[in-house]
Amino acid sequence: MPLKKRTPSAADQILETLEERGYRSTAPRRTLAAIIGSQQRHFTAETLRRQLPPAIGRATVYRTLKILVESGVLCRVMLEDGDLHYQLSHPGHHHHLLCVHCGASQDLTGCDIEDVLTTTSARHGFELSGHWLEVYGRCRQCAQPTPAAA
Amino acid sequence: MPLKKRTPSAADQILETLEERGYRSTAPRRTLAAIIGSQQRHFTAETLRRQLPPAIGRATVYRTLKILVESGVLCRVMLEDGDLHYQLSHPGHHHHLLCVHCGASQDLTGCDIEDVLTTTSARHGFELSGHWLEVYGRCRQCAQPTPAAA
DNA sequence: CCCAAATTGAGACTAAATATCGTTATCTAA
DNA sequence: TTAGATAACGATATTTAGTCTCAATTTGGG
Repeated sequence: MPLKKRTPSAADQILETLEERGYRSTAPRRTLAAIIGSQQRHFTAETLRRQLPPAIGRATVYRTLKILVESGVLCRVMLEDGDLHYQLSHPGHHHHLLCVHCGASQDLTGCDIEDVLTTTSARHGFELSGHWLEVYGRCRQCAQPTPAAA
Repeated sequence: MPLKKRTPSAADQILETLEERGYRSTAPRRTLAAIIGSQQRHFTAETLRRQLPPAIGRATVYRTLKILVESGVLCRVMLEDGDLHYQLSHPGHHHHLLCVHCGASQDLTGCDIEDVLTTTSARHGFELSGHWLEVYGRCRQCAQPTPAAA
């Protein structure tokens, strides 16, 4: 059976992005990429660190997270309680629907928030430069009263 | 000259709210109320503390801020750099236009964000429960190139 | 292979905030 | 008006999240 050309893993994509940006490929970064690529939910710097071999220093974790956010690989999401989390990002500016129950996250598309804000701000004499929006709720699954109640 | 019935000061209003909610009237709280009422801009717990007599403990400052937010007297605003600030709140749910230059803040009114979000979330199968929005920009004054350049 | 530059990890340090706990102040009800 | 239950206080220790420094190591181009 011939080798199949696989879709590159999330970890591979992370490493590739770093390389494109001129960052060196190092063992710690490969480990980080693998663990980050395996996250199913948004995570904090510290929960991430607990999943890493202790040989990887705190500074490296924070440094790498910063690089990955700057590179657009990760984005930061603010939870309702003020906790800062990270998650794999999709390209372009967008917002998130965060499920407060299971932690799932969806990109908020088909939403013309930007336009509304620009218009409204202008009416107040404000020259818009940026904004921060997080939306909390329950995803379809978690909103179901009970899975098989009928 | 007869005594005039004055508009209650911000400090008075804060104390009144606390009393209504069953909190005791204490010397530290009266001091806090006075200083908070005198703030012209949003402020952090620590900058507030620096304006207080050192006899007032850190725990009291944080405890009181929490109570005041729960009571609707203060609201929390998140700055672009992630700093958490507080400011006197106006009733009802609303958002803020924050001037990144002078720190002024305006309530964002005439904005149907809520509706847009509810509709869009529903389209994603989400049951909306809350959101966090901050808008950054420059206020009319700070957006002026130079005050008297002509 | 060599070496300049990038990267790393240990650990000191900072800042914001919470937790603990013995003491003090408030307010109600007698 | 005073007693006493308890709310509130402040000192201090602790936690949490993150930054900074710096000597040692690793990387990758030449």
